[in-house]
Amino acid sequence: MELGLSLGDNTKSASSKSFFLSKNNITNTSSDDDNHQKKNGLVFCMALGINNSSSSGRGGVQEEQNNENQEENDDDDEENTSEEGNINCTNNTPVQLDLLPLVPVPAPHRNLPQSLHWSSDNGSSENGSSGNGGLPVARGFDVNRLPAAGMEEVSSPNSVASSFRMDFGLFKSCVNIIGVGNKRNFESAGGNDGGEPERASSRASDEDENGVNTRKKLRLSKEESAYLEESFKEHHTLNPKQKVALAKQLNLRPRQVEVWFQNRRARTKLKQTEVDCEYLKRCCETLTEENRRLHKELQELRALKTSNPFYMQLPATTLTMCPSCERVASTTTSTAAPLITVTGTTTNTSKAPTTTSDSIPKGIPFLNSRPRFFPFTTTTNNPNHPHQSAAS
DNA sequence: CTGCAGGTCCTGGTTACATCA
DNA sequence: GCTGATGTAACCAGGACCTGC
Repeated sequence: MELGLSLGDNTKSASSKSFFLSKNNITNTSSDDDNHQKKNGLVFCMALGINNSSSSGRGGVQEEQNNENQEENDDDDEENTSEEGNINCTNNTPVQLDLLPLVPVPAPHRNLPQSLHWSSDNGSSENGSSGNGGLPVARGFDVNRLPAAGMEEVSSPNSVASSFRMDFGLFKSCVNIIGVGNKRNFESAGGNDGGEPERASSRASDEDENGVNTRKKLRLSKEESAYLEESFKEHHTLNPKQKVALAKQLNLRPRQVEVWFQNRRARTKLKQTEVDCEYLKRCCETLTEENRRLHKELQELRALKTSNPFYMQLPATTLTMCPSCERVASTTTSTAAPLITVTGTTTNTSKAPTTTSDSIPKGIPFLNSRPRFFPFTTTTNNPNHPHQSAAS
C-alpha cells in the first residue's frame, strides 16, 4: 500500500515533492532461526525535494528493518540529524532520528567489552562462553558460574513470581562471585549492611512477603543502559539466546532485557513520530505560505488586468502540452493576435491553434512574471517551433 | 491438508515508581 | 518536606506467527 502526495510541478512526476505512506513487507533477519521477527512494518516514508531512486527508497522512518539496513539507517540517522534537529523542508533527505546514547559508552564497566558484536551464529555456544550467545565473555566475572536456573525464564514471561526465589538466591551468588564489582547490584542484593534490602526484591520480584503485587522499579545504571544501547544499535530485536546472553552480561533477568528492548523500541518510535509530525508541520506551513503567496499574486494580476486596458484585450490563456517534446506551453483561446513577450522574445500567436492537454489545468492566467513555466510560446503547428525542427 | 490449542514474541497502551526542579 | 512534571521499568491486552497434535 502506498499513498503518495505529489506537490508542485507534475512534469517531474510524483517524485518531485512527495510523502509516502508505505505498507511494506519487511523481514527482520536478525537471526535465521528467529522467524518470529518477520513482521509487516508500517513504514512512513517522507521525502521532500527532488528525489532520486535511492533516496526515495529508504524513506524516513524505517522502524523495523532488517539489521543490515538498520545499521545503514543508523549511520544515516546520525548524518541527517547532525544539525541539532534543524528541519529544513527544502532538504530532500528525509528526517531521521538519532537516538544514540546521550553519553558516550563508557570504558568497559565490569570489564564489559567496548564494542559489542553479535556472532552471526548466535546459536553456537562452542566459543567457550557456554551459551553466551556469541557475546564476548566478560572478564572477571564468569557467567558460567552463575546459577543457570536463576537466569532462565522458566515460565511465562509475565510470571515474575516464579523467578523470584531463584533470582534472590542468584544475586547473593553474584555478590559472592563478582564481589563489589557491581556496587548497585551488590547493594541491591542486600550485601550492603546499611543499604536497601528491599531493592533486592524489587529487582527480583513484584510481590512482597504477603504476595501483594507491589511493583517496584529499580533504574538501570548508566553503564547498563549504555550497554543495552550498544546492543540496541546492533539489533533492535533480540532472539532468545541473545536475550539470555545479554541478561547474563548485565546480571539482569532476561525478562528485564526483553522489557527494556520493548520500551526502547517504543521510545524510538515515539520520538520518530514526534520528528515526523514536526517535519510535516513545517512542510504544511511552507505550503500554506506558498499558497498564500500565489493567491496574492493572482489577485494582483487580476487587479492589473482590470486596471490596464492592454491586458483587458488579452484573451484567456491556457497551458498546452507540446506533443513533440511534452513541454508545457501557453496558448491563447482567442482569434485575436496579441503580442506575448516571453523571456525576451516576441512571438505572434495568431496562427497557433489551441491544443490543450488534459493534464494541464485550464484557466491559469498568463503569468508573465513567472517565465519558468513558459520556456517557449510556440505550439504544434507553428513553423517556428524550435522543438519540431529539432525533432525532425 | 486443515483446524485447533498452546506457546512465544511483538506492539500499543497503561500503570507505578524514581527522580528532579 | 511537599508537589507536579518527567522519564522509564514493568505490566497488560490483543494480535501474529509457529509448532505439535
